[in-house]
Amino acid sequence: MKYTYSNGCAFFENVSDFDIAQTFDCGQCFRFDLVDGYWQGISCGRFARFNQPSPDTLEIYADQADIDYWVTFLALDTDYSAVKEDIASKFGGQTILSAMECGSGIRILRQHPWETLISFIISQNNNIPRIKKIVESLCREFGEKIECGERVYYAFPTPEALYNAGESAIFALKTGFRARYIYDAASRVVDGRLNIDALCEMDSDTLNEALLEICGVGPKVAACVSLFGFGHTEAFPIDVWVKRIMLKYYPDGLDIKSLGRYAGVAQQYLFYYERYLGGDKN
DNA sequence: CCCCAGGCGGTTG
DNA sequence: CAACCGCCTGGG
Repeated sequence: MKYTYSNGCAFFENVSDFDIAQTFDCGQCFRFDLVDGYWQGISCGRFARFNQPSPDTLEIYADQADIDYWVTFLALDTDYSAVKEDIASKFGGQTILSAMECGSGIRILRQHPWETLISFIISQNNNIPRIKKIVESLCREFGEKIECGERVYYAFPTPEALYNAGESAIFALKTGFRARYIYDAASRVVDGRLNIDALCEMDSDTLNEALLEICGVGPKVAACVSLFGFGHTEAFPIDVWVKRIMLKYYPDGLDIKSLGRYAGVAQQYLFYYERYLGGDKN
C-alpha cells in the first residue's frame, strides 16, 4: 500500500473494499471506538486514529514507524475483491450477495492472538458494551501504561501480568464466571502448556484442538480466535446470529467445509447483514 | 419480577 | 450424542 506521510498522518488513496466504520463496528474487536468523529484505539501497545474522508481515501494518524503495522492490522494488503469472488463462487443463492453488498467494506482485522483469545473468552454469554468495559478495565489494571505526550493509554495485559494478578483480582473486575477461564489461559502460557508462537505455526485443525484445551474455550470462541487472532480466514464461528441465518436462509443446511478458505469472512458479512437487518447496532 | 446478552462446562437420559 | 441447566453481571 502506497501512502504519503506528513504531520503525523499517513494518507492513502485508491482504497477499495474498505469501510472503517463497518470494520470496527462488526463485533470483531473491542478496543476501537468512534471519538470526536475519528475511530481510535490501541493494538500491541500502539495507538492510532483513523478517518475515511471518502470511500477510497484513508487517513491513519500514528507514528510513522507503525504505519506498516496498521496496514497489516487493517488487512489493507489483501485483495478483498478476490476474496469476495471466491466467496460468491462457493455459496449459492442471493443471500450472500446481499450480505456482501451490505457490509462491502468489512475486513477481518489481524489482531494479536493473546488479546483475541482473552477478549473472546470474555465475550461468552455477554454483550458488546460490557465486553468492552471489562477489556478496558483489565488493561487499566494490569496492562503496561504508555504515556505519549498528553495521552495516557494501556496495552493489553500480558499473560504474566494476568497470572501474577491472580484469579480473585481478575474476578474483582466484574468478569464473573469468566475469571477462572482468563486465569486458566494465563496460567497455561506462563507454565508453557500453551505457546502462542507455536499456535501461530499450526494448521487450522491443530490450532482448533489446541484452543479447545483451554478451559472456557468452546467451538465458537475457538473459531473467533482462529479467525480474528490467527488469520485463519476459513474458521467459521457459529453463534446465535449465524444459527438464525442458517435456519432462515439455508434451511436445507450449509456445508461449512464447502465454503472455501474465506468461509470466516463470509460469516462476518452474513453476521453484519443479519444484525443490520435486525436494526441491532449495539 | 422477568428476560437476554455473539457460550461453555457439567450432568442427565 | 442431544438436551438441558446454571452461571457473574448489567440493562431493558
